[in-house]
Amino acid sequence: MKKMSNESNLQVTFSKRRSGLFKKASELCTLCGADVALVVFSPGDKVFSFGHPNVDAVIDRYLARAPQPNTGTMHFIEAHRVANVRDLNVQLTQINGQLESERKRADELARLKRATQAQLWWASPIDDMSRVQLDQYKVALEELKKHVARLADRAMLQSAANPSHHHHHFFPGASSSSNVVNQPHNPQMFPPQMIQPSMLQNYMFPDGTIMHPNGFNNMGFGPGNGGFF
Amino acid sequence: MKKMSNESNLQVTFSKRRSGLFKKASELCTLCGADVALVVFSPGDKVFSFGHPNVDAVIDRYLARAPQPNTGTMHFIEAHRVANVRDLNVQLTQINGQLESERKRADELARLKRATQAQLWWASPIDDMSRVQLDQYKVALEELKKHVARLADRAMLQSAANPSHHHHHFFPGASSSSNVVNQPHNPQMFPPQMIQPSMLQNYMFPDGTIMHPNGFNNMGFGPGNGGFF
DNA sequence: AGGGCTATATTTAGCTT
DNA sequence: AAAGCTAAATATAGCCC
Repeated sequence: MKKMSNESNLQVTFSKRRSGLFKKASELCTLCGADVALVVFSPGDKVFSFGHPNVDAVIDRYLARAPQPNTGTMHFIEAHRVANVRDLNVQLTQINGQLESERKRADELARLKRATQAQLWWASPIDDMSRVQLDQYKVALEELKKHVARLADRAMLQSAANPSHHHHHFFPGASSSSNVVNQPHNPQMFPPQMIQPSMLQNYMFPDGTIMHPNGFNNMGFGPGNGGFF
Repeated sequence: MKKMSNESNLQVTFSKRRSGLFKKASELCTLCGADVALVVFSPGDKVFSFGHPNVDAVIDRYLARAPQPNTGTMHFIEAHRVANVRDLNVQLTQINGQLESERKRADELARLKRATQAQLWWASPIDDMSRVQLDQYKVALEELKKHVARLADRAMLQSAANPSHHHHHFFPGASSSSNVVNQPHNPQMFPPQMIQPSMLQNYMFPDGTIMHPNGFNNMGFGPGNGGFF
């Protein structure tokens, strides 16, 4: 298996496989309760990430644990074919030389990240988590809109034909239900808190991954990077 | 899709799916030249990681962009999208509330009809009609709910595949990539001379590129300590 | 805990629109 | 790019070892 030659094919394949990969990752989470962080940089340098409970939490955990030794069960009985062991040994030697600096760097990173995040908490509008949900909802709701429109039209025709019928308004003023219980607690333009588990309980994705009862901050899914190209 | 009930089955599934996930990740790397970092914590808190060129480099790159708030770079498109989502959110809320009240009304009507049918025979037709209407409406709305669930499920993929919807990060990432890495953490456990071809030949990924069982090449793969659970 | 096996289910490369 | 389609490749749940 080698890098694809055709550029446009590669692009499509990347997109499809990336989707598949993220899906598999999320399935592993929901099916097995595993915590996962997945970060992908496209050849074009766009970022995509997924995390359960969220990317940063897992990364932190990973970084914190990094210095740990792989005690015992080193199941290196895991691989398919090996080109040459000499290479591996050479690289292993190199790594051994880098271990110390890697460790320091990891610690430093974790510390720095914590500091940075604390500093910018207010500015970080959307967590990876709510991103996905909102995107998904956007798509779903756009479809919903169409359906509602169709139903509304149909209902109008029926009403016209049967004046005695009650009219049910699809979009009444503010028919808040007890289901909706959330108030933005910060003035952001894209408040993740709009979508609450209670609102969605009937919309839980089949694989249950997205709508975590605990909230919307459980998972990140999507490119972290801006820029359109 | 829910968390597996059977514990031992879950364990097996976790193991198999984890393998599959790592394989997919590696394939994405070699096939498309993408950079990937994948960290998985088993339910039993064991770490498994994979990275190309290495976990830390990718994490580094991710972290460099992640903290980036929407500094003035709030693109028009993003704003539009945000508005749209918010709007859709409102609609969903309304529809949800509407369904709820419609249900109540339908139930109430049914009850009322039953109670008064005998005495108010002349009113029956009207009640009947509106009740039918309401039932239809109720059914329609429940269909909508299912539809949303389906769409949302499908949307998960789309969301992952639609990077242009995510614009969090604005800082270009500076990253170095040596082809070395991860699982850095125990030089002593696995001295170079410990690695033998016989240990590896059956477990290397088909593409052979990514998976370096000793975890020091470009990938770490294996429990942080002990068994899987 | 893995490996092997199999019937089934999912994924995906390549096309077409 | 995006969506749908299909044949063919892969993944995987459930068993048994």
